[in-house]
Amino acid sequence: MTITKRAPPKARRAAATGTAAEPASGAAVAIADLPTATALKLWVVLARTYLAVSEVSSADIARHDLTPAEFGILEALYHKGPLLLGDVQKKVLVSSGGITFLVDRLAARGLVERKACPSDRRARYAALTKAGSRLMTEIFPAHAATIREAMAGIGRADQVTLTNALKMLGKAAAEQMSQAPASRTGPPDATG
Amino acid sequence: MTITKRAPPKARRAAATGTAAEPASGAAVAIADLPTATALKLWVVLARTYLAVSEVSSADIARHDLTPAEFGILEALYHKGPLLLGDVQKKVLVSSGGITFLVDRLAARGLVERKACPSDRRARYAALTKAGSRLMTEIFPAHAATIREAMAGIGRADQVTLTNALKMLGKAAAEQMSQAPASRTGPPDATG
DNA sequence: ACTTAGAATCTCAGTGATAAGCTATTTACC
DNA sequence: GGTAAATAGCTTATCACTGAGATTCTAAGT
Repeated sequence: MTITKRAPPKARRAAATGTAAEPASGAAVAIADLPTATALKLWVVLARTYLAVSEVSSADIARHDLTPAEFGILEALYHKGPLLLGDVQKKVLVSSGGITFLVDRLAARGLVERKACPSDRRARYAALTKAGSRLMTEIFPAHAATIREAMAGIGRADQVTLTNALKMLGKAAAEQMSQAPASRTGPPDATG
Repeated sequence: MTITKRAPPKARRAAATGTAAEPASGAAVAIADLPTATALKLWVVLARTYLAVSEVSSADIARHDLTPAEFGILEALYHKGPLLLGDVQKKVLVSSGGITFLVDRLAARGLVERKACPSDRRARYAALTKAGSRLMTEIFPAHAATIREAMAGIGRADQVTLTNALKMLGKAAAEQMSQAPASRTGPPDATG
């Protein structure tokens, strides 16, 4: 018995991040100040929205027996042409071992091939095979359309506004991450 | 060698979803129409932003040796009081097996305990122990403050606007998901 | 040339999580 | 009241992916 009920054989990923503030029976604890409550609410909605869209995307991808990570690789190669494995890694955000594993699997299916790098014999290119290229030409437009439909909840102008707001948000979050890279047992600034 | 270089022992989650449209050397393919390109861009930024905030949140949670899912459970119980395992599952969005596993682990650490349900002997409540409650009282305010900081990229009014826009987006995506629950090999509506 | 530091990729054991099947219990229908 | 379907939670097999170390190579210093 599961809660995520996707159809096709492969599909994955979900994020657990709840944050609510409404009191209930038993022990109920409310958020102290308004700015914090607003931010927490935004975080919950951001996570839920991401999850919802991600589900649509994953389900579409899974119809072709691909994982999101695999599709990410194919997509990068489709749009950028042959890429060093390290560059693919940066684009798709998986570990170094993951790239090896994923490219292996795609190669076994004949969608991708490794190519030597003439200037550096350590490095390898990943490139779409003819079959891989054909596959992407076939399925990418439909996938893009699916995403467009998933985003159809708001108009195009609002989508642009939203994109910019999200960018600012992401930038701030990334900065906070680099400011406090590790340990620091004491919290940044307690709420109450 | 990894690309995600978080500090504390535990942390996870990442989503692979790249979508770019800029041409490059070799084979370059661009997105056909503007609405689709806008939607794809929004999707990429949404994913990246979610990931950035999620990283901040996870890093903060990991400082206390908790996974995001574990923290989600503690948080739900902290705010709502004792909850049936099934209800916790809905809140934290993991599989039924996952809830069993996670509650087991939290119980082993003495933060959570199972309690019998008087009206239904199949069901079990999960509830914070005294230690679990104390822990949350101790760390939740700081965590909330961390999230508030991560969201500080935009003002409170904009945060509310953003929340509403995201809600509409999520609703549309969820609808599309329930409309096309499974198979359907033919895409919804090709791009060209 | 020889050594050393640094890079790019690969190997492999380990991990968190899912999905499907199982048991115990409850509810609905005869 | 007794049987069948549904529900709550647990068990187990499996899987995609991570992370640290090994391997192969380049570049810089001597």
